[in-house]
Amino acid sequence: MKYWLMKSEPGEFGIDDLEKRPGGIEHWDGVRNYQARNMMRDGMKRGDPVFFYHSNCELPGIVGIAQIVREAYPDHTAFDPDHKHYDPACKPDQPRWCMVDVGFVSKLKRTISLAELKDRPELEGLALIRRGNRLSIMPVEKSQWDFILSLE
DNA sequence: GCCAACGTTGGC
DNA sequence: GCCAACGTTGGC
Repeated sequence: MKYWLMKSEPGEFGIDDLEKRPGGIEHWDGVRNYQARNMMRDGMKRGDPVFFYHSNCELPGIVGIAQIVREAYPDHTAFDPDHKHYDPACKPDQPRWCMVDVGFVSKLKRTISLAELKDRPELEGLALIRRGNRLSIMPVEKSQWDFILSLE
């Protein structure tokens, strides 16, 4: 089992939005970065736990837990010219982008802020706080996962 | 709103 | 294959 962190802007789609979806499940479309795609496609397995991270907001940080409920399949929004995530170079017979379905698990009692994560020597290797990291999907070590949860 | 840090694109 | 220009991410 692998552990993950996925970023989302709460103004677009936050942890509360996920919780309100039917069954607490939503597809995670719009990933347009190859590194992130590869992790989604090759790494994510059903049942993998995910930290839900709020970015680009008042208090960036980890706000909840989700899990992978469906493994990678083609991201259809790439084919839709009217969609925000449309990729004109992408044809349905050769899907370039994929998505997974994530399911709501729980909200943390409080936001574990980015500042707090940066402050912890135990999390030195965490991809999230490596300089210049802009990946929307990244792996989390089990030891890091456990430590972060212990901060709650 | 600013800006650093990337990733992508396209001319050559 | 190089690299400048451009677009995006995301903290602050």
